[in-house]
Amino acid sequence: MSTESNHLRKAGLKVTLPRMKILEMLENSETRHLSAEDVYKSLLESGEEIGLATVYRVLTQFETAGLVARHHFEGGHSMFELNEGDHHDHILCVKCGRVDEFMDETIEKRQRQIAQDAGYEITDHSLYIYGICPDCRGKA
Amino acid sequence: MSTESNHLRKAGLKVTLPRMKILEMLENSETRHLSAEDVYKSLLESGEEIGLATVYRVLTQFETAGLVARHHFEGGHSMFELNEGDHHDHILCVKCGRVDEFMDETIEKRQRQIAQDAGYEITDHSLYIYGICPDCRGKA
DNA sequence: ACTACGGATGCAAAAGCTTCTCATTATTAT
DNA sequence: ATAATAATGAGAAGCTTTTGCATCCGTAGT
Repeated sequence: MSTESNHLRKAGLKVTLPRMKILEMLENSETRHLSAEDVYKSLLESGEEIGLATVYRVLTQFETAGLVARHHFEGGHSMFELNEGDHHDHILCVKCGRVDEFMDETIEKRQRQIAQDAGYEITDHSLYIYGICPDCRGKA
Repeated sequence: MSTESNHLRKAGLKVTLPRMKILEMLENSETRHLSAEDVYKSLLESGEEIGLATVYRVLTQFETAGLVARHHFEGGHSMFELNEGDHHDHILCVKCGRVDEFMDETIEKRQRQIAQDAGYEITDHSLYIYGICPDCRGKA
């Protein structure tokens, strides 16, 4: 029994071909951050028969199940990332779209404090730093 | 000469009725955070003749001119806020949509450090804390 | 004030992303 | 294997936002 199917079972999801393929795609992706369209196109190129609607449905289910995180980067469309290991935030390049990750306990702590001071019960947070990455800075 | 028209002139924009009205709307809004649709509907209710396309166009121009900031809160559509005074971040209620603001120099400093460490030239950043506000926490 | 020019507006249509509908197909428990 | 039930694919629909175009308005020069 593969690791993927176990993940699906644990999440209370039936083990189907599309779900397996999408999970694999997320695991093997180099960038780790994919849009629904990215996943869809890659699967088509791999010769899979899949509908875009299914990709969206499955990704949403994965999000609900906690398997993936959905990010709303600038530009409107959602990006999905496999949830493995610890929480982290993102720093992204506005020129080439590169995405790096970081984690800062000082910031995390301050956020919790700020929410508490404001009387909020914190449920989530998102921090994106935008900039020009090392590679793009060179190219004028 | 009104304050609004000066703002527009400084931004290199012609002083037109729609632009004036939208600027007033942003200045007088209680919540300070409005979607394009919000602005459009409010202006219609005030008896103004305006098109939704114009609202979007003008808000984008205002953003380019630095008069307003555009935020991408969860849920897909953009929110616009008048740029007055200093930078700040947002904490919002996932139940009622309430938006509060905060500013934390510790976090700002850490962000700059993180960008520098990663070799990025920082251009922008966005931090949203999501939670349940004091009012909504009471209501079970 | 008057005119002419160029930019601004409104409407409708279009575009882009995401969700929904529904007939068909696949998965699971029996 | 079979029946019950959930998942899928294809296209239509929904929403926010943008664009094309004819018309209108602000502005600068007279």
